[in-house]
Amino acid sequence: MSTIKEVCQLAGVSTATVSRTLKNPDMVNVKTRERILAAIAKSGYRPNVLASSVKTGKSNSLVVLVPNLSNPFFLKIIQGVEKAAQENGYSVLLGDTQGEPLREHEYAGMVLSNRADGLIHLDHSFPFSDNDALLAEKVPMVSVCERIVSEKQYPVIEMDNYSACRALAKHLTSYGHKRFGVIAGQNESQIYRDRLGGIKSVLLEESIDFDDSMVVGNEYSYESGEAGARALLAKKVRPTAIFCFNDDIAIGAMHEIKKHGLKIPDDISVVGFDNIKVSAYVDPPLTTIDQPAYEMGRKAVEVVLQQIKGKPLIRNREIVQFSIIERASSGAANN
Amino acid sequence: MSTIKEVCQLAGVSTATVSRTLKNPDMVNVKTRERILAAIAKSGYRPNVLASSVKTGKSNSLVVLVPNLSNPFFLKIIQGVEKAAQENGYSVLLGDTQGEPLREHEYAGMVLSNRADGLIHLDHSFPFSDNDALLAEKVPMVSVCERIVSEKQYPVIEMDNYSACRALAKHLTSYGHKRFGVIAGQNESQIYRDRLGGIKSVLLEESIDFDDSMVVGNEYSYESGEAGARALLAKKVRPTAIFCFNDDIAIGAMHEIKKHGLKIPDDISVVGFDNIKVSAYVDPPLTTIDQPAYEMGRKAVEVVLQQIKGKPLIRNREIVQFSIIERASSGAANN
DNA sequence: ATCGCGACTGTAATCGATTGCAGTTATTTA
DNA sequence: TAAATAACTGCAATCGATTACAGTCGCGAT
Repeated sequence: MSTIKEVCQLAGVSTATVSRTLKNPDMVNVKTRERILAAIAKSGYRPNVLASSVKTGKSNSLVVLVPNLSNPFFLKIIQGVEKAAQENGYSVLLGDTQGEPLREHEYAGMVLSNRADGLIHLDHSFPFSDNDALLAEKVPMVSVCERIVSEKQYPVIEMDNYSACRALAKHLTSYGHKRFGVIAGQNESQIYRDRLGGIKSVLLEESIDFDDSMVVGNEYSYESGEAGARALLAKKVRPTAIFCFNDDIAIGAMHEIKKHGLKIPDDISVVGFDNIKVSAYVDPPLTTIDQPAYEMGRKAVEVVLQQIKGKPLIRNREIVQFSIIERASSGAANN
Repeated sequence: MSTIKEVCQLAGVSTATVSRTLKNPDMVNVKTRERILAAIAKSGYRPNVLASSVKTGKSNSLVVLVPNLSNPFFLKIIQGVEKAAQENGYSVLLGDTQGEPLREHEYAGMVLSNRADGLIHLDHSFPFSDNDALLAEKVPMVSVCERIVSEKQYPVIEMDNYSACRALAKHLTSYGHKRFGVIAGQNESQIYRDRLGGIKSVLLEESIDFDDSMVVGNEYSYESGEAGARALLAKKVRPTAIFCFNDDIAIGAMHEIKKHGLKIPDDISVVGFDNIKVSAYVDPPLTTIDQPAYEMGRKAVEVVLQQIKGKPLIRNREIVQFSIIERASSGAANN
């Protein structure tokens, strides 16, 4: 691996001039510049970015903390992050945390040890260890989907889950549904509260009975969808419509429901969340809420970069647009 | 951000001693060490990993080049990579290349500019630019799934696609199928040749007619699966069984087939590849070949690390075990 | 008392860049 | 023609670590 010195030798100039032809080309004479570029080409020189990072104090990378890499929705966000980062000359360090605090601490620590300049968190936990909490104060950080629980208010990119759920609920009540079930993901989260709140507000308005015994599930997974559906089907009064808090859950639930010999949507309507690609290909295709995941990833990068560059944030909360995607998994109630 | 110097001040020692308590604790006296650790805690000092990387010449990160982050199979590989990397103190830089040479060059270049120590490539293209080809010679690099096409033989982690396809083909012929269709992914690749070769070898043995007009498709996607199925269904003699070169294709194909009012597997059997999670949840559940993706990711890390550490490779080609997962999408032929 | 050795610790060079400041020409202005 | 300015370029300090080498100290062996 050749260094800047070798280029100097070849071109007969100082390191300063070589460095400048790369960073501030117009500071150096055209002829010298050409000679240097030739030397660079001949030697196959590649600047050591780490060395330059030490000097400049910027690593030009971002860490992304993902609770679960298997979730296609997160994946889509990451794609957005990756693209936007790349466009801005940043690279992305991937941290699969599995929701484990220890792994979060470890990855979040990368920002403290100069390995990364900023942090994008796809979860609501405060990712730093208590030890690092003080240092974390000035770390550029954004969360996507849910606000991070901490003293300091970090910015967040999120959807209006309350309204989205109201839209979904109205969609279902307009089909005459009166008995609802919910298969949630992680409870104890803002999303959980917002979504459930949205649903309940509509049911209240329409004087439809609903109580928390009809809320099951605790994980965003196929398995949780299966188990949740099983639990709901075992109730004395079966729901005719089930809200699933993401598409994976919905797919798991549909699988289980069909296993019980029930028809979707004739016997039970199922709706999901996220609009992951496969949701259009399952049978029946899933009615769901589209979250612009890719866009959310891009926005997240924008926001961290703004913090990194020390620009004041325009707003601390970026709300993205949802839209309801009506497909065949929801239909008229069979009361 | 406090540096090593501040710790020196606090503890009243030299930078050397601080550095040593962190890297070679037993080189320093217990009492001094404690004093230093206290100082570190008090100052909230975090070593600047970039600075240390400059000195040691190791960045302790690996780049992973993915042609398509949406593919759940690649995702699973990446999860394996990420876990294994983390266990070995490495971090992973994510590069979504979209199969574009330019982006590949850019990401592969990270190894040349010291941002990463090694490269894991989930594709068969030679990821460096022609310019960098010479430098690439000594880059630690592994590919997963397919051997990289280049002068130098880089190691590869792969499955025996030929045998896997033979197993699948035998499974289908044992059900009495005689008319086959194939929806391939990227053609012009070793996987394509191996898989098609495996299929043809069985059909030849069993004297079953088959010609390349029954091979369609050119991309690993749902859409390609739909289009492929449509093309195959339009043939004068329809196949009774369709090989899809991954599960996404298979899911797209099943969707299209059902849209034509045909029953799976009664009218047509469909088999896929990879055994991604959702393949068990589609209707009907998909018969497929399980590739141990997570394990492949882990192995890939093992192999690059071996190269990075300069250890000779035991073998240049790591073959992982496949297994055939029989589900309801394949059944007796309806000739 | 001297020597040798082990156990620590410090000095200073070094990794590969970047950059403020100063020096050298060449060119323009008075 | 002298002075001022512009346009380059180089010197050397610096970023924040790591580490070879040397120095100090205490203690047992001779």
